[in-house]
Amino acid sequence: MNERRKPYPFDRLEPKWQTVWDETRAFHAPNPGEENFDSKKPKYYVLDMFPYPSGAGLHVGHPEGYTATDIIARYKRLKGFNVLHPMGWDAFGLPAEQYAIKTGQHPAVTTRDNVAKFKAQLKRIGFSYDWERELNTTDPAYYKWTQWIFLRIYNSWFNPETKKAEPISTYRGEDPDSVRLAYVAEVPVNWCPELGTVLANEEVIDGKSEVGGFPVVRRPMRQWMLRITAFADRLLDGLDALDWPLSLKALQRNWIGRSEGAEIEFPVVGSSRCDDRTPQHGVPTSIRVFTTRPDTLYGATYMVLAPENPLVDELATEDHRRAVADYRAQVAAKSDLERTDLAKEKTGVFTGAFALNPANDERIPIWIADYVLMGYGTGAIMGVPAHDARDLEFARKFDLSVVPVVQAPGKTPEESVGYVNDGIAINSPLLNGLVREAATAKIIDWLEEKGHGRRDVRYKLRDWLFSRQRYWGEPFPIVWRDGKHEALSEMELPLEPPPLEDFKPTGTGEPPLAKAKDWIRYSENATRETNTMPQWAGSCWYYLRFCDPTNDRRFVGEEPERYWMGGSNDEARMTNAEKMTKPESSGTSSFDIRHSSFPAKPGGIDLYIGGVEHAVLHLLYARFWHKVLFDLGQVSKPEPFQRLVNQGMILGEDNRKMSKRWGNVIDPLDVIEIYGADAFRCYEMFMGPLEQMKPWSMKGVEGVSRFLARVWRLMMTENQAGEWDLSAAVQDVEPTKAQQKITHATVKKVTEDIESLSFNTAISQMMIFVNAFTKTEVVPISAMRTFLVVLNPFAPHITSELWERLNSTGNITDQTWPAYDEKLLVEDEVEIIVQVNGKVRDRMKISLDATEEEVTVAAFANFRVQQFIVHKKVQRVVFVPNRLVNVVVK
RNA sequence: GCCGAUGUGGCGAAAUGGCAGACGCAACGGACUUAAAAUCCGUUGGGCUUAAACGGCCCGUGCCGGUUCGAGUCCGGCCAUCGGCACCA
Repeated sequence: MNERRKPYPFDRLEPKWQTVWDETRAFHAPNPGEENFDSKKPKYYVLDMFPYPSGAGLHVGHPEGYTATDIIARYKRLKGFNVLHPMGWDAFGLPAEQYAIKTGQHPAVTTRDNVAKFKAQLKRIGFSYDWERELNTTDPAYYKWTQWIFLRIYNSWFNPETKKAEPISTYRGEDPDSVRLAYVAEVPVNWCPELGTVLANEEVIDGKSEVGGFPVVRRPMRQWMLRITAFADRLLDGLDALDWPLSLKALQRNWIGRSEGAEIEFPVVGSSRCDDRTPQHGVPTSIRVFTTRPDTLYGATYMVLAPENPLVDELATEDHRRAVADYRAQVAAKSDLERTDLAKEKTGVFTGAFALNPANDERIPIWIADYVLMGYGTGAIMGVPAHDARDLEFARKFDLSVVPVVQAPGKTPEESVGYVNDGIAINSPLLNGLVREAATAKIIDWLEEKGHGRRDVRYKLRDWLFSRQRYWGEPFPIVWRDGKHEALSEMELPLEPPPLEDFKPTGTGEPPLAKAKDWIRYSENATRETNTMPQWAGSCWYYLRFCDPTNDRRFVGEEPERYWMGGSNDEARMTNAEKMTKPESSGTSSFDIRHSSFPAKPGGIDLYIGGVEHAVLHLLYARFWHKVLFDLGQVSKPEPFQRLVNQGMILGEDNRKMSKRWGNVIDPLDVIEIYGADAFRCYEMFMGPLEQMKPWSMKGVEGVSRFLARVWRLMMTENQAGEWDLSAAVQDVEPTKAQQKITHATVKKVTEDIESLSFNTAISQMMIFVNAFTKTEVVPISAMRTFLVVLNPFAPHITSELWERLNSTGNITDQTWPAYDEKLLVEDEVEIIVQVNGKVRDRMKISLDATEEEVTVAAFANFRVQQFIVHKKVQRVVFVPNRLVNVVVK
């Protein structure tokens, strides 16, 4: 025994029950058609964001969401659901590779050790995962299917007519490679010369490498891209029907960044399109720009191209060539940070060339400036200084003309310079007098008619840079022959990486896999792709694999997918009357899908809990893959995650973010050693609302631990020998009316609070329950049994043990969640609040459902009321049945 | 700058428009004990009134206004903190 006396023997009973659960496969969820599958039960899929198993192990922040989902999973099982509650490992990625470079230990070895450590920690907390479904993204049996899905994406294109992904075979154009959803492009990447490698955006912080702090520059390289932008609108629209936090939807919408406007063509002076001068060789005919304000076209007094825009070479005139080249070199040397620093002054140079404003045929100068980005729109803008803050700053600095074309309400045209909101068009012959909306519509019609432009939509979202120059990731199932890429056949999957000894970056930007000369050589005239996939790949579909983790013929079996992800094809036929239960489908199916959530929802997973840090990357990428698979008929729902909740971060006791740096990291196992897993779980939930950020407090754990000890002593007493026996106070008697009331009130409150994920208040209510019973001499066993079941999802070990000690039948995990009877909650008499002018002056006991008249009479007879209304005129009496009466006097 | 979230005791927090601070922590007092720990019981937002107690009164949910018989809660405007995006045309 520890120096410290345990308040109750959790150190013995917790491992005992964990073993029992393992041995009896208590939380194994059979699939449809498997042994013990009960098709009459509804399904519930509750998922955690699976962790990256780092060397440091879990800290107390990780299990917060895991505890919440575990409570839900255990609750839903008691409620009679088939619950899918799995766990796995997102184990490809940088840290393991970095560690390998440092120590020479193979990433597979570190991964195995780290997984073992994480799993031991999770098991000690007593989570009810179905460990038979455990998966690992680095397992060839898993990434075989990651590669398989990649091939599906590679072999698909986005048909703009149907707005769907379709097999590439339906594409009728010349060059299928130009439309594939996975394609190769030369794109600027984050190249870190010091590390000799390319970095992902998230590995670059303030223009420097996260590892080592070395400078990072932009450099074009051949990369694999996924055409996520084709799905921008569907990713945007799909958000509406999801039960996600509004703030999270806002983050995704913001990230996708849809802007409506027009693409407008400006003819270049001196080109063949423009007859005011003799055509010059090499000068482009026109420059296209994107604008959200086509209504301000008459105010476009200059143009700006991004310095990197390839048109610049041809546009720059002889006498400006030098200045342009200097400026471009200057910009290229800048880091991303310097370039996007808002505080800095606008810079730019004139190219010497001119364009014509298509609206009024004015000659306007063409500049280059780094405030225009190559990566957005067309890499060129029309400068409308009068109605855009950035353009105005630029125009003032370089003395360009400013023409107001929108009049602000109540202002003169001159005063309207700098006004960026809606107003009335002026100085715009075609548009004068129109409000913004009408002006926009009219100018676009005019542009389309004249062939100068068209309506257009642009997105901030870029295609997904999908290749990494890394060792520890999924190899691409692609070979190169005569400079062209082609897919491996599915028969050749999984494609395993070569067993490299040296994972170090090559220094040239070539991936480490290039070092495996034998592996690369695919055939006489074909070589393997040497890039690997990013860490996000494995997490894009792991929730599907959990439905059917050992299937070796498909990435997920059709039937398990339809069952756990909830089916969709007959969704449309469902009526409200059918609500929770789905009708028998075609008959080929061995199960009914009974829904836990309202059936017409697009998402398959009933509840997904994880950190907000995945708001835009993982959650967007996974939705994208899911939509491709949905279009290709591989999955049954258009969205993966119906209800999503972000748990808040847990801070250290010092209110700072937990980190090694502050020395405030808390290991769950240290807490469990002292207070036990049940106390740990309950404290995690008692701290405050799940979504909120909140600091850890060991004193708080102690308080919750005291609560559990009181639960224990409510039913157990310690004998002379120091052993715990069933307390004599626990008797098979009818609970009193008051006891019955608090029992039912507790069941009601806990049920409702679990449904709304308000675990902290559920625990408060259970504390109130225990406090009430601590004072009684006879403890009715029936009330205790009921209580143990509602406490079970929170504190599964102690409740299992007490259930057994009370000589109850069966295991507590097989019980049915208790119902509550509203009738038992109401009393014959209610307390009514008596107010005068909205201030509480007294309370009165009065019979339930007393009429307004009865209550009013009683109120006026009340001594305290009389004190306050004497010499005053009663104006009205407000009556709320069973609640309050308010006498308003003057 | 834009978008979003949050502001309630000494602390973590509760509160369908109807008793602000449930529950827990900390603190203080008491019981038990030779003593301590543990446990149990009680007090605990601020001010005023009172010899004290009881009782009573006033104020109090970031700030200012509004709606309402009644506002922590609804509406408008500010301020502060945190998070995301950021020259996105």
